[in-house]
Amino acid sequence: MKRKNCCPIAQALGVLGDKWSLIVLRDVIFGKKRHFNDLLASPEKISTNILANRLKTLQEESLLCCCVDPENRRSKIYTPTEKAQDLVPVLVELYKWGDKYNDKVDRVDNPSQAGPF
Amino acid sequence: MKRKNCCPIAQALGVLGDKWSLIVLRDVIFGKKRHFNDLLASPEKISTNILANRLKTLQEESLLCCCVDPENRRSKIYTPTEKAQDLVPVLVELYKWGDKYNDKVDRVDNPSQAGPF
DNA sequence: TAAACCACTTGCAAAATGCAAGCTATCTGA
DNA sequence: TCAGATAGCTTGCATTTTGCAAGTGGTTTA
Repeated sequence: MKRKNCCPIAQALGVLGDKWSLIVLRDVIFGKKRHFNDLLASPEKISTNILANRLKTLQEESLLCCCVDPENRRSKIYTPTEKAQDLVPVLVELYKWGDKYNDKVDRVDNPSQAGPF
Repeated sequence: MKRKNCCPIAQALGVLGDKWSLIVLRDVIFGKKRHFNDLLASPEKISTNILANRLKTLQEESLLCCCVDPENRRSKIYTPTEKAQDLVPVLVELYKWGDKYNDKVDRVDNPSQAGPF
């Protein structure tokens, strides 16, 4: 949902306000994931059609760029743009809030199993 | 989409990762809006059924509390909890990002018309 | 006491998401 | 060289979420 000519929060949410965009960006920015299958393997279990669609819209929004892997031409490399890197503070604040308020029983019970994502 | 036992960002997005929750919270937290009709009047034009549903889920998530207006018994007052107030940094970072990157032609052309929301 | 008001609810259409299967181009190993 | 694996999708279809318009029930105002 594009929201033009309105408050910056609503504009940001017009791009990011769905279930998957910020998950994909988290993996690309913090998880350093670069390939379709890496992103597909995240614990949140995005499905292939949604991931393909999100990679497309994130490129259209200049948040990701895509090139063919020169060492393996069947593989594509997705990298975050500066515009995406500038979302780090948003992701950090979301992380802090999520960490403070959401139940993390498994992580407390068995911290050794708990990766950040 | 509830996401348990996963990364804090995904947990936060399980509650907030939709088109409307953060808009409603923005209005309650920054806009000091307290009534159904106030929230309905925001420029993003949420519809009544979605707003009613979001107010319900935000209460279930302990982000809003609701009481009957003692001065007008047909009116309800929605107020943000501390958990919601702790989203201020998230909203601020979203605001900064949205302000930096999204087109704001009308606001530049005619700043006098531009309220924050 | 009729009209307006407030906070919804309902019905239905459209869009987004989720799942499984399939498809094309590339690469790898025998 | 060629069968099978791999990477990145696309397609079809079911389910869920969102969007719009109209209606409802209790409360208040004129």
